Amino acid sequence: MAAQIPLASQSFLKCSQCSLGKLCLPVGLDPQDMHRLEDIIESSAPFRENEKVYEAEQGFNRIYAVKSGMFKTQVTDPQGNEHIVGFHLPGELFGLDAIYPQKYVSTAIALGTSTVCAINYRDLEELATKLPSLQRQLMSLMSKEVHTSQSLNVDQTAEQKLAAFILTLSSRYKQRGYSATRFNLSMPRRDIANHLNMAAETVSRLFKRFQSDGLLAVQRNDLHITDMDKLQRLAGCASSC
Amino acid sequence: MAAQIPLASQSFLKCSQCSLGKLCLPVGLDPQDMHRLEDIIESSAPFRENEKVYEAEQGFNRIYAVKSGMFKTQVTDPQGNEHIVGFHLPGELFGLDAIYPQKYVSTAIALGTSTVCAINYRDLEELATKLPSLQRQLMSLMSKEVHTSQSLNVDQTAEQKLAAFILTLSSRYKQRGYSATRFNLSMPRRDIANHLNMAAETVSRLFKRFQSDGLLAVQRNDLHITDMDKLQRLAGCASSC
DNA sequence: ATCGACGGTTGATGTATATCAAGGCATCGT
DNA sequence: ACGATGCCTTGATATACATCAACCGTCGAT
Repeated sequence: MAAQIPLASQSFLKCSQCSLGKLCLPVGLDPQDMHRLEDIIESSAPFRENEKVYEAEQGFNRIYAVKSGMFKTQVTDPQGNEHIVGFHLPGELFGLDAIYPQKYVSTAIALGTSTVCAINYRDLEELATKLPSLQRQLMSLMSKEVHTSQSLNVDQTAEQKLAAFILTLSSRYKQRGYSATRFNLSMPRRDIANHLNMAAETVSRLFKRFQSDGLLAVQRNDLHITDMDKLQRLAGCASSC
Repeated sequence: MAAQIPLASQSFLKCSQCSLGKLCLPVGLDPQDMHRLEDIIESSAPFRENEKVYEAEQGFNRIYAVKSGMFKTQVTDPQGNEHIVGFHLPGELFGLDAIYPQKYVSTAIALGTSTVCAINYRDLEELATKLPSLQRQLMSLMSKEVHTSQSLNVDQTAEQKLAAFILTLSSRYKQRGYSATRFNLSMPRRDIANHLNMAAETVSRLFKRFQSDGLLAVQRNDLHITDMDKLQRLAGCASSC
């Protein structure tokens, strides 16, 4: 039975066997320490498309690491507008913004079938005091998060923002061993637009322009970067080079 | 001699005597632990207006806590455009975004005469493994940083962004024991505009509009909020309520 | 196979805000 | 005291992008 559900069995992989170890929380841990980390990690069953991992306002207890697939985190302002604050690829953490307020401030939603590792934050904190390299990596990942959130704010045209967005996806996929020039946009245009503060129509028009300029080829969700240099120059390299 | 330079003498205050203890790094530390923290903190001489604390690309070694005055941190994109990522009030940390890349990614500049506490990050890391409450507070402050950077990205009109900006300043001043309704804009219009991704002229016009709408009174840098409720409604309360 | 729904595309129009340009007011150094 | 410099303000114009509206293709359900 289990053999018929690859995602489920994959979700029970331990850190020591997980290919994401080089990017995720266990960076810098020796095998023994890694086992101690494994002990506090819960592997989840797969989330289906649009399923929520947690919702804003819920009490905070766990942070999450993406194991497979992709998640988005979004906040809702008092007028009811939703804003997507980030997309999360395998090996990336989410839920960190809940540490300070001790409740989730965003809602995390699966884009397509996806799995996570859930980590009780109390336990993690406690373990981190015992394992300096775990503490270091945790701080490092938080710092990275600060930086990426900040660089989204820079003044750019819609063109530059979209180019930069594609390039960050590209480099993140590359880090994970996937192609930097061809990958899947797991999120709808509307989500890309929302995340970058533009209209979905603008995203559509820009994709068209990028295609006719020979920068990339897009079909539905399949994206192919055909001129990386030009794309980087267009983006002003804001977040990738 | 030293008695003639109040700022200099002020800058040698220890955490245990500092009024910012309730907001800053020592939150949650007992007196004894606080002394251990004090031991790794260097108090700086005052920075004068426009003096730099560190510059982007420099090797990372210390994080900073504002003791008095205000600092801005700004990044420069490859085209040479500067973008102000944040303003830092007493009790707030800056330089945290340098932990991951191990080099400063922003440049920190004093707005008017200001002082800091400088903390060697290696030492802080080491101390944090020994003092769980210090580690907790450090993570908490990082998490807060993530959250505030994220909430800047939400979709808003120039009007809403400026209103929200004023309100965050207001609430941060209030937390520090100053008036929530009357305070000094330590930064020029140009800097506010840059931070919020708008033109300085727009800031000027909006201030005028806010004044004629009876929301506030601004003269040069002296800002007076005259209708807090209305201002909050206008802001959509995005970052303050 | 047909329908409906949804995501994406394309075109026409409107508008918020940037940009350009000029003038007014403080502040600072000589 | 004086001019010079920088900061802010105010007005006129331009434009990037949102919005509105219609249409198309794909996919799942009946």
